[in-house]
Amino acid sequence: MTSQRRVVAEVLDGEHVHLTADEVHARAVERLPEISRATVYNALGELVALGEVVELSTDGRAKRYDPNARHPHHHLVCSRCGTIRDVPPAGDPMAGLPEEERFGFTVSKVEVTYRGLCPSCAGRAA
Amino acid sequence: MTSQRRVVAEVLDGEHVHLTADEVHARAVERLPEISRATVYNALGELVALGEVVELSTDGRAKRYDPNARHPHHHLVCSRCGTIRDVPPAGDPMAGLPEEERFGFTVSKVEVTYRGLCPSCAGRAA
DNA sequence: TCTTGACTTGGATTGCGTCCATCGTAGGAT
DNA sequence: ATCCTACGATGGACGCAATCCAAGTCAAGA
Ligand SMILES: [Mn+2]
Ligand SMILES: [Mn+2]
Ligand SMILES: [Zn+2]
Ligand SMILES: [Zn+2]
Repeated sequence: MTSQRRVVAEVLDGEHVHLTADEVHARAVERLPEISRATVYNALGELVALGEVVELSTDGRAKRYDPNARHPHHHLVCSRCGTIRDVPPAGDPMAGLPEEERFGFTVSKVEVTYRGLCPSCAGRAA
Repeated sequence: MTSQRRVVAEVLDGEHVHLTADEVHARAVERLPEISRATVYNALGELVALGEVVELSTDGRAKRYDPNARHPHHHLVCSRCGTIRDVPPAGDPMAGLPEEERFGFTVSKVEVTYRGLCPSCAGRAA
């Protein structure tokens, strides 16, 4: 556990949002000015492997890192600006996939993504 | 409607799979050798705008294009090799998101993605 | 003190997608 | 039939996110 990794973990712990790697880097730099982007990517990858952070690829843009990994939840994503909100899960989402429909896959998780426009994006002209 | 756009549409119609833009281009080149990648991207974008094809960003890699847009369905994705299988929807997935939980968003669609390992990837060493 | 190995760094590189200047061509006007 | 015009195609340049890599730094142990 180096100071760099600690800072990355702290940035995510403090913020209950869905940051991109570059946003995490920007916040990390405030505490440790010389930390590199490569190190942020390494630290994030390790946190994801440990299951402490969830990696989200909601669109074709930058992945987002979600520190709220202990409480399973879904996401509401704005198709225009990319804003993400957490949504509490309703029922067991795995229930929709009976054994016969799994094609032999070993299913480990389910992601439910609701897409639409956030209030401020819906307000503007289409 | 140019010959290029027709070829892209035909490639997707014929294949009931989930191709990347480059895979669509490779198949299109077999029928129209000089078609460019830019044109394939343009044609795919138009088909997506028309609602005839669904664009999927299941991981951080290339987007995949799904011609099965008329029948809403979910996806089973192999975390290792990226293989995608269609899964029939069970019930109305929008039911899990009551009005009070929408944060003012205008929700237009829901994606359910089951992640795991396909049979051949599960067979190999971890 | 010296050695070793793990970690960091910054720049190069890759993958995917978009942008843009230019070109070709189908269709309408003359 | 010839000319104009506008739309779409082309291919290469470009941009962004992420990874790779060679070199540098550092701490712990012999
Ligand atoms: Mn979240
Ligand atoms: Mn599908
Ligand atoms: Zn928005
Ligand atoms: Zn697989």
